[in-house]
Amino acid sequence: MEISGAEMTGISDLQAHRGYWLRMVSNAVSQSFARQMADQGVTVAEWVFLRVLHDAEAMAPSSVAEAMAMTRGAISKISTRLEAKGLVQRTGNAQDRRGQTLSLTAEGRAKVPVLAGIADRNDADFFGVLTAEEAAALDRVLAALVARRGLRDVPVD
Amino acid sequence: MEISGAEMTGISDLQAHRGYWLRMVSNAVSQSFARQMADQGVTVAEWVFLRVLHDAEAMAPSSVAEAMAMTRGAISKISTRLEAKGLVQRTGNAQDRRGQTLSLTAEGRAKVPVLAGIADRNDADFFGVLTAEEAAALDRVLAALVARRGLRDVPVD
DNA sequence: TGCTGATAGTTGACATGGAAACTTCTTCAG
DNA sequence: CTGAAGAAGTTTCCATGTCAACTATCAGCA
Repeated sequence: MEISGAEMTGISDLQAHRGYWLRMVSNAVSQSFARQMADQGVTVAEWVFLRVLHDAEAMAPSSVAEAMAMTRGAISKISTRLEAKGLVQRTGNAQDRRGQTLSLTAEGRAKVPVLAGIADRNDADFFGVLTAEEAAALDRVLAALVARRGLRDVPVD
Repeated sequence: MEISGAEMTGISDLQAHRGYWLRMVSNAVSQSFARQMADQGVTVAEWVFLRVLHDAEAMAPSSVAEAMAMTRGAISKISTRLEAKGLVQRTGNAQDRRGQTLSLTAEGRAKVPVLAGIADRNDADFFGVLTAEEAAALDRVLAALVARRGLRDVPVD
């Protein structure tokens, strides 16, 4: 039986947890991606926002908040930034004047495939070091965790 | 061959990436942990800070920064918070008066095993839904990614 | 028809970390 | 011994998100 520091002191190392390694890997993918998005002038949250809008023609801010698992306040601020960048349009709603409608501008719509391509490449590159079996095993275990723990949302933070 | 939205539009879904699922799972573990640390009055960064100091009797802030993969500025701020909470002591250095020495107070030292226990339980609980094979497969693939991608640090961000 | 309570968005106060400028000290070449 | 380079920490400014208060609007019922 292995006697580690943890065994002797009763205090486990940070690296003793799966969560530690999971976060190390997850952070690496995310940061690599964030850097590439930054090169394109958007944050990861903004990319997700654009991607969500792209599927929907038009959407209420609150629906976007729901879809992105972020607060309405955050969505409001992201909308402002993306509108300033000319990628998103805010339109008032005639029926309910409290509401707004968000949609992509032509420029925003044109940008989505570019960003999506970067996302695809980033993922393929990063996980390209895995064998087919390893990749399949990873998918299987992640899916099991998502299912059994009932995970739903991915707040971008 | 499967025809998905991605096939037809050329734009992949967000969920098409392994990084997406990885982050979903990683965020879930981390947030669950962060909530429990918050109940104990510390942030995750503060916990890591305490855990790092616990191994070292005394440490320079810059070494902590190195160990935590954070900037010196961030460490400076965390030190201030932990000192205010009475968990960490700052001591001037006689030889080099620019430098400081950080160490745990008795209270800080007493708190580490408590927090470590919570960390252990959080990890065990979260991944407890996996079979032994699944857990082993996850460990194996994560280790492969860390090794082949040469990952080193886990900035707490 | 008017209140009363929900709803949609926005805003302001906080929290937290990175980047880079700034302050003190130390070191070392000359 | 001195002045310049560099090192250790701190601080300031910025980015970005949450939370909770606030504004405007709507909906339903007396």
